Amino acid sequence: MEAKPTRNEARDKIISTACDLFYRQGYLATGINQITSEAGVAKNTFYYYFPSKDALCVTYLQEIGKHWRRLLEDKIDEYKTPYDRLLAPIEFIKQWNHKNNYRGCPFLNIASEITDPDTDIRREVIYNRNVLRKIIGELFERLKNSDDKYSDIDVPTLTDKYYLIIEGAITACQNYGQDWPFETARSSVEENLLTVR
Amino acid sequence: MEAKPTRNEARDKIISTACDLFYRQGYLATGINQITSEAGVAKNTFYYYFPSKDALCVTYLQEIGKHWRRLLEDKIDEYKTPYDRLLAPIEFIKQWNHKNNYRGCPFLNIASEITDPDTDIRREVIYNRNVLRKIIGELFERLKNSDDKYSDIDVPTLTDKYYLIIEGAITACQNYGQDWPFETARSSVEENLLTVR
Amino acid sequence: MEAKPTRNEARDKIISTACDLFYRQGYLATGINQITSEAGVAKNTFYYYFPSKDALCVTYLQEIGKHWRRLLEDKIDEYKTPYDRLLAPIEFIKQWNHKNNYRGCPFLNIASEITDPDTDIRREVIYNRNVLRKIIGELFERLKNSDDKYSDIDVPTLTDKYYLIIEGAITACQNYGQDWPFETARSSVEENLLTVR
Amino acid sequence: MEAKPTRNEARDKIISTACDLFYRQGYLATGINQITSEAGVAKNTFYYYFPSKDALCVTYLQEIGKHWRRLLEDKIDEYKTPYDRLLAPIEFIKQWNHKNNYRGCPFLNIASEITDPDTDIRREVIYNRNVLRKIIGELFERLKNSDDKYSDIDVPTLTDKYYLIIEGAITACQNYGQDWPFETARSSVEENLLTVR
DNA sequence: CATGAATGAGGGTTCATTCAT
DNA sequence: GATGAATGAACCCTCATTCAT
Repeated sequence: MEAKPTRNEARDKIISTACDLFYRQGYLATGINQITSEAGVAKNTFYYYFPSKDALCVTYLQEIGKHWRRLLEDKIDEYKTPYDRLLAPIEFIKQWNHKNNYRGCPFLNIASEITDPDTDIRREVIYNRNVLRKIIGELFERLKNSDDKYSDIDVPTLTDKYYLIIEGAITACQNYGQDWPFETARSSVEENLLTVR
Repeated sequence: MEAKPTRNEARDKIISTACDLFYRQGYLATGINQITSEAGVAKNTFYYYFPSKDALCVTYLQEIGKHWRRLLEDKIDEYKTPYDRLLAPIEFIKQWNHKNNYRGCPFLNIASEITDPDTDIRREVIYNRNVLRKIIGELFERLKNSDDKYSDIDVPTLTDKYYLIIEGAITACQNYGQDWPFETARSSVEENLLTVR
Repeated sequence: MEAKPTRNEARDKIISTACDLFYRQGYLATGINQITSEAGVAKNTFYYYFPSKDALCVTYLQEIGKHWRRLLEDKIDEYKTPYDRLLAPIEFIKQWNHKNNYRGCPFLNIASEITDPDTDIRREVIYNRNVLRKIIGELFERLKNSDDKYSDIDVPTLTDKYYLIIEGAITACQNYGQDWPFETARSSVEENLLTVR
Repeated sequence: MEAKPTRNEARDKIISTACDLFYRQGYLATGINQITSEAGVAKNTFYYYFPSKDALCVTYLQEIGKHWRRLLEDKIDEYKTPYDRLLAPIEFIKQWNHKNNYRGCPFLNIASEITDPDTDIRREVIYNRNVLRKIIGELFERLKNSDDKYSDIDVPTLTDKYYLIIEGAITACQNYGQDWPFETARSSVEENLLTVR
């Protein structure tokens, strides 16, 4: 006998379609009509699974956030030394943007569209950023513990600085449609944050 | 005889209203109806002066860009030494965001909404960023020429690094609704970019 | 030269169509789509003239209220003696209902649909009822002053009693789809309110 | 062994929820979604028990009709003399409206929403009104037989007149959101219908 | 210069209902 | 008996834009 057919096929299709459209076109520029028609489901099938467009947006951010984190951690694990691993996030986000036509960060873009900070959508953005900062902090921590040369670094401070540089690179890359901001970011980290005097 | 009445009073009102609304609510979330009604002009008065909403957006970015640049240069001129002047942009943008409820940068926000890079709107964003980078470059240049201590700095590289840090601080400040990213940015510039070894 | 062409032709058509449909089908059962399509105007022409469906409803009640009052007063003026004039409202409303397929009173029907009493719609209903009661009161007053036989009647009390009987006749006529409640109402007024002991 | 669990628990919950919502919000303004969700049953559980929303409405009217009749007869039985019993309906309906925020009569309200007289819903309304009139007729009959003073009254005529006054009071009370119409109704009955000359 | 009037297309959301299981 | 899933049609309303005057 067959295993149960995939549950929530329609729901999954809605989410994946939304992930694509929200990221490529923006949240406000994408209508429910387009999502459902491209997902191949009736409009009300959408409202069966989601109470509102905003709720779908939250789900979209959660889904893309999980995906993004998995890819980021995979990329980090491609490297062995704590030093290389620390630089992996820059490499990862560079490649992400390159692949996605320099569309920038799904979370930052949404935050530009949804101006009210007191919303679940905006809270999801902050959550994602905290994840990123936590990962960076752990990478610094491991570097500090692995090499006497870095035993004196101030991890929280470096984490914040690194985080700012990444945010800046994402934004600059998106605006210029070029990769160089990530090269600059890497130089900045290597030469200015990690060079012990 | 009377002096000619102020020309383009209606046009000016439209622009100033748009500046306010586009920045506070976002571009897509702001309709022509709201702009004209809040500006107190007829809807067709708008279409007399602007061929489209997009065209108004370009004008909006130009106007706010000029305004922004003037304020930035004024802030720089508040400081005397090249060193302090170099840090002025961070201070200025910090205050701007603080005053504007952490709404972030008008240009970056628009770029998140308008996904097509091949538009006048997006080109206006790039122009503004080039202005910022040029100003930063000049500030570095002057620092280099004014103090032997900095005579060896690589201005273009430092400019890009500084620029990234500012972009990152703007974004982080917007997302967290807090001022600390600008303090971090300042530390990053002072301790990591300007500390000669 | 021609007189200015009729202004607001579209608006008038919308109102007259709404008057018809709201009365015949009910307020909630009538959609904007149907109104505009039957009025032969674009949907947005409606929103050019009215901020909302509720606002149209208020206008509808005002228009039908004016019309209704004019017809009522015309009917009253068909009669000469104060006694006959006093009975005219019953006659008028009976004929109105007969002509309108016993659809009842536009105002009372709306009040059954719009449950929130704190709305402009409901206030319009009350206004109409106050008009009716005022007219009845004046008819009683005139009867009292015209005939010694009625010199002792208590006008306000009789007005309220008369008003209740009319409301009841309207409702009963609507439910049964028959004219007899108005005959009963007339008997009630003649035999029980106007028969001096 | 356990007694059989209460049959049709879900059905009962649907009906009681509908009774509440249809009366408070109106029939058209209340959706199946709201009913099922507030009743805590699946939407299709509704369609298992009722073929349509209209059918539920009929059941609603029957249920509230039975309830209403029971309460009315209880109120009548609170009084001993035929005279007092005759006035009990007015008192009862006054209290009903007072308790229910002057929402008026469930039957009359429905009849305002459902314009087609040739429906089960509308027939249910008529049935309820016939019940009311029959009860009033019986009260008059008993009064007539119990007291020589009233031995000559014309019961059918008085019944219709009484009935109209009650309908009017219900409507007036609903529109004005006040109790006075029932006081007026009582006066009307006592002073004008029951005062033998 | 400026306005009132009008528009087609689409916004997000809810309607009562039905299907297969 | 009861459920999860899905639907087409319609809801009220707003979008950016254009016409004639």
